[in-house]
Amino acid sequence: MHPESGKNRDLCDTFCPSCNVDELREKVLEVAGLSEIFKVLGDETRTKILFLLATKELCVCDLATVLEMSLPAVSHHLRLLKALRLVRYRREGKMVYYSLDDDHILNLIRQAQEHFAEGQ
Amino acid sequence: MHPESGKNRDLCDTFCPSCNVDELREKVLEVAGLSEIFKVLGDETRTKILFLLATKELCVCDLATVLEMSLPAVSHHLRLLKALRLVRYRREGKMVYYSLDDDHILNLIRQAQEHFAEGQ
DNA sequence: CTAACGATTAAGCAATTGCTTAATTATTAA
DNA sequence: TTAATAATTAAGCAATTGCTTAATCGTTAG
Repeated sequence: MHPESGKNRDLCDTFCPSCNVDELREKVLEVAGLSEIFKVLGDETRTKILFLLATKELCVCDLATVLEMSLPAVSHHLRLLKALRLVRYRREGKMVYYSLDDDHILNLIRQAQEHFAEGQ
Repeated sequence: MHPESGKNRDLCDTFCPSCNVDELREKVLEVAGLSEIFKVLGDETRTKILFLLATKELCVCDLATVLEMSLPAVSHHLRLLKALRLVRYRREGKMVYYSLDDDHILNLIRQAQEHFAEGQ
C-alpha cells in the first residue's frame, strides 16, 4: 500500500496528483446543507408556484386552477414553502392569499433559466 | 357561479383580483422543465461532487474516499451527472478521472450559497 | 494467460415523495 | 344555528430515490 502521508486514503492504492483528502473534506463542507434549497425547487410544481407568486399574490384555489391540480396537493406544497419561509400568507375571509416572501429564490430560478437557455 | 369571462375557472366561485388564468398558464410555461437541474442539485452528494470537481479532476475512488461513500454509490451519481453533461470523464489506465463539464452549474451553487448566507 | 484493481452495472431493498380521498377546521351567508 | 365554501390535515398508496451487495467489465502487472 502507500504511506500514511496525511492522506487518509482507504480505497485507492495509488495516489492521485496533489490530492489532499483532509483539505477536500474541509472544502466540501461549504456546500453542506445547500441541497435543501435545491430540493424545494426540484419539484416542478413548487418552482411553478414560486414563479407565479413572484408576479402577484394568489389564493390556493387560484393556484390549483392555474396548475390544474387538486387543492390538497397545492396546499401540501404551500405548507412546505411556508415552513421554509419562502412564501407568506394572508387570510381574507374564506380565502388565503399566498405571496413570495423571499426574492432571493427568484435569482436562483432566473439563473437556472439562463443555464437552460444556454443550450447544451 | 360566475360568468365565463375568459377566466377558465373551475374551482373557486369567486374572482381573484385581476387574475387571468390563461395568462398565468402561459407564463408558467417559462419554468417548465427547469426543475430537472434543481433535482440534480437536490441531492447533497451530487452537489458535493460537482463542487469538488470544480477545483480539480478526481477519480471515482478519490471522490468515494473524500465523501466517505461506497464506490458504486459514487459511480451511480456520476452516471447521472454524465448523462446530463455536467461532468466529463477521462480514462487513464485503471482509473477514470472526472471533471466539471459545465461551469454554469457553479453559478447556481454560488447563488444558493449566497441565499444560504443571507440568514433566514 | 492469470491475478489484481478500479470502475461500472444489476438486483433488491428501505426510505422518501407526491399524490389521492376523506375528514376536519375556519369563515361567511342565510 | 345551519349550510356552504375555501383551506388544511390525516391516512394511505404508488412511484421514485439512493443505497447495499454481488457480479461483471476494462486495464495493467506478473
